[in-house]
Amino acid sequence: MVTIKDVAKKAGVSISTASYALNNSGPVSAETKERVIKAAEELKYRPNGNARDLKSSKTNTIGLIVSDLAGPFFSELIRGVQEATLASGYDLMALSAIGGFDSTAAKFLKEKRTDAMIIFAHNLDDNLIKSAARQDMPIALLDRRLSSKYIINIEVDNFNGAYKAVEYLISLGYKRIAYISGSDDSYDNIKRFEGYKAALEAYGIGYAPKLCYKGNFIEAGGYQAAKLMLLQNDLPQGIFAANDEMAIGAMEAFDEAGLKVGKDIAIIGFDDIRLAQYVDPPLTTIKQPVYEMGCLAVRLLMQALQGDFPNEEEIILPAELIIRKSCGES
Amino acid sequence: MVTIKDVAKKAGVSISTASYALNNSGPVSAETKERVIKAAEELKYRPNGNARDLKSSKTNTIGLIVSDLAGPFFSELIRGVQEATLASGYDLMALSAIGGFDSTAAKFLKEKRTDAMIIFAHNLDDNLIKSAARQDMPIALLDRRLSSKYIINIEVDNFNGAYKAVEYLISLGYKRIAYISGSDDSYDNIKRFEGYKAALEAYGIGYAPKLCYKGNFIEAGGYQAAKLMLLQNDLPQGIFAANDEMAIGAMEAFDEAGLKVGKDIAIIGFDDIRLAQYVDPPLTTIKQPVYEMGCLAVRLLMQALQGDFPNEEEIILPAELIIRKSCGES
DNA sequence: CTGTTAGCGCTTTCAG
DNA sequence: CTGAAAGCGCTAACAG
Repeated sequence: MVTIKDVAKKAGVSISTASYALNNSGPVSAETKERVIKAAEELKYRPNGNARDLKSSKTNTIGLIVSDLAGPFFSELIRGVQEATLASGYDLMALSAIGGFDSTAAKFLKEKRTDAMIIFAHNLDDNLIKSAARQDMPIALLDRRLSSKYIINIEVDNFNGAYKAVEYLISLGYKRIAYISGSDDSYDNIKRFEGYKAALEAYGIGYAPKLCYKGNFIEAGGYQAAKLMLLQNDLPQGIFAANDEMAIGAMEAFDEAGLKVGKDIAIIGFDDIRLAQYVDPPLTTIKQPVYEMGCLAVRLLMQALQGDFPNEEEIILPAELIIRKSCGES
Repeated sequence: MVTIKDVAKKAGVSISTASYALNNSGPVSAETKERVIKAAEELKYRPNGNARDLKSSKTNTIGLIVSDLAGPFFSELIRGVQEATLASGYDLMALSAIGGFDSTAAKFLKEKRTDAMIIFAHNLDDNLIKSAARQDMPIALLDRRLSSKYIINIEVDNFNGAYKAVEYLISLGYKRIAYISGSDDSYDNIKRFEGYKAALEAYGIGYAPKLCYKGNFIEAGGYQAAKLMLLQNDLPQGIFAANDEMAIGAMEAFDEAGLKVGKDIAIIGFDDIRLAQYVDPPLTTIKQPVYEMGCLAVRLLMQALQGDFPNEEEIILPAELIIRKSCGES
């Protein structure tokens, strides 16, 4: 590995002069500078970013942690974060939380390797996050709530989103409305479930535990849940799935059973992933403003880095009903 | 920032002892160790990863650079890379090449911050990549070819994939076959275009420049191309789009024009992105083994890190024809 | 304008 | 079993 020392020696100058020349950071004569640069090129010198960061105790990068880099849902979020980060002149590194406590994400969280973090993952321990957050490492926590001076909570209005979804189903005349749930312990699943129950209640429809199915937020889970309904021979009129993936899984199952979604049974999802508009019939769903969330997170983090944290305990973004065809025409 | 020094002081031991205790890396009495760990906890000590990496001149992470983190196409690739990296005990950091020369990716490439890199991006300069590749920073380059001792080229068989696509269209009886191209300068577009021409030739069908449209690898590009065909009032019988995004864009345009894809016009794509099976009609396409590519890249890189580079100039993975409905029943 | 030098936080010989 | 000290590659006072 060729270091700045080698460059300096080759150029016949001192290390500091070499550094100045290479970074335009100090007074160097044009001639010397050129000599240094030439030496660096000939030696194929590459600065060592780690050393620089160590010295300046600043990385100029913000990290984005998602539960699974490969998930389709994160595309929009990443887009938002990416644009905002780029605009602020920071670098972005995306990390996966797969593996939980042993994941790369956990490691980078513990060892300060970024100036700030955005976390959109549920498989990361509360304590881990809490203890990682500090003055010089603010964290924007999406769709999850944790109280700490250095954590900025940003969430979408899961409760009202779910409420709207169920209300819409009810407005269409459906009364027996099932719920396909996400991971039990996840914050958003809990909120969505509450919204589901509240809407039912508000319209004088009792909540029935047997209409609740487990789907774990994945397509296969939704498929299984629908299969179960089919098996029980006691189909609900409408289904509210806690995310689009599960809704799509359920649609497949009904499709296989020869049922017409939108006619024989109504399904509404949550998230509005890209696929939602392409499935047949197009999926009615609740749109999360993920892109905006990403941008907002970056902006708030930038401010936090200046020592300026928001006052609110959490920031809640509205969710919007997107009507397509899977619940029938309205 | 609390350092290991603070911990050592608080525990009443020397720095090295503290380090040993914290990392289980040296002989420390159980009692001392406990004292150190307790002190670290109380102080909320977080090791500084940069310092560690600097000292050990090893980062234990591999980087994955894609042209756009938010693109749908990369999901599968990321999945493959993610799993393989995890399995080898390395960490993974995903970087975007948006911004080209000024991107985070470029920066991380120049400043050695990872032990190895996987690059799947076309907007990164050849020289940049070439000069970043070195013994202690091997690079796996996907779908692109660059000759260097430290670069491992892995590509999918673009030529034969395209050939198969066009051959399939011909076997269905179509003769006027259009091409919607990706970015002109991209390696895979060139190869696919060659495959397209070769198949036409092989079956005695002349290649007509006017049947070639620009689509730039994006959905809107495919849409535009189809609009153009429509406008010219001289529709081809079949279309080979250089990727699925463009094929889907074209489908939209035809849909709007009241044409039935699969009946009035045949379309075949390339990539087999997730959406392909959900559009209406489901898109016939050429599947790239991206997942496998990801896994392979990691494995080869691990070997390279041991000094063991593959002999072949490049590794070519086969592409597979996936027949669905967009070209009609076969 | 240029060189000397003191660290950034950490690991790891090498002595005790 | 524990401590002193060197040094990873780089930046930035400070002194010349």
